[in-house]
Amino acid sequence: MISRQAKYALRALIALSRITPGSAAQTSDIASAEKIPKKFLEQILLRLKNQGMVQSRRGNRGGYALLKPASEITFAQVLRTIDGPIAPLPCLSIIAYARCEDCKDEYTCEIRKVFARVIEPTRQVLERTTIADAAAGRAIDLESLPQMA
Amino acid sequence: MISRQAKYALRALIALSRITPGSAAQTSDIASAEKIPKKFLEQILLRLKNQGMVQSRRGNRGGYALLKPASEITFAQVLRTIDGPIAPLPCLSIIAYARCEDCKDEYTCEIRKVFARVIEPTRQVLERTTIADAAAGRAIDLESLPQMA
DNA sequence: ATAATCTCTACTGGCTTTATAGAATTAGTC
DNA sequence: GACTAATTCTATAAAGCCAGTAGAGATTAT
Repeated sequence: MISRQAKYALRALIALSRITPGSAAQTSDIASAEKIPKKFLEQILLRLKNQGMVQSRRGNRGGYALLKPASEITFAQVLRTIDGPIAPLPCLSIIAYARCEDCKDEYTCEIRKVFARVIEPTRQVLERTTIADAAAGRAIDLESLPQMA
Repeated sequence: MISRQAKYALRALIALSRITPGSAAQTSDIASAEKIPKKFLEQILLRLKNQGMVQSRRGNRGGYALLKPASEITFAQVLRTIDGPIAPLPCLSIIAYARCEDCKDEYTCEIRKVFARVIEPTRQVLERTTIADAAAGRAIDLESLPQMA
């Protein structure tokens, strides 16, 4: 399960991608439109700002806007910023690799092999899908799912 | 990330699948062989027993053994027993479906669509891979990964 | 009986999640 | 310059989860 924060972050970014370029959206507007607790959203936007995804303008009529184009912000980036590693095991993580202390040999670990197969298609989707895709309703890509009837 | 408990459970089941049929393995043997805290493993085996995956014999020379064939215990079953839902969002869970209160329309939710694509291949792997596969080193199935060079 | 083992409940310490509160800072407006 | 509206930043708190520990009780073999 992804955290509520991560879901809020994605929704906020999608909302920001829809405002007219050059303008800014205020925390309270996003919060009420997306039903996110305002002060909680503040913290989330702050984290996204520290990661360089959004910019803010302070003071009266301030607000937030995307710093990078929505087509360059991937789901994977957002999830890693908010929730940390995407991988199901530390020994499969890109951003927080750690050896399992109790694992005899990483390269023959059967559990690792199974989860390596699990994480691979997950990464493909999350690293290729951007905020712009989601905002435009381009999230579904049936051609990439040939195994489903 | 899967929990440590889930990883321990998978390792314990793989260990149990390797003992001679009819016999039983003791908690302490599995614990020392797999480097799992014994009392912690006890709880895990108890949960697996309550789910009908293993059986136990109490008293002197007691121990645990698989109740179902290893080829009928899937990774998905183990993960759901120990960690709960596999799905990244409540609205995509099979065993614990819940509507997102803050979601306007589930069928047009773009975030849901993205994660629906994520979870689908994950389920395929986890529901098709069994303890027997892992124990036999059959975890890797290159034919199913045509997209990798 | 005794020793070994599982069973069951409870508990703890630390961490994470989901917020809430409030003071400080900044920027626009009158 | 004063006022107001907004973000920024730090602190805090309640709740729950995770990993592990503890110990009494039940059961079985010898």
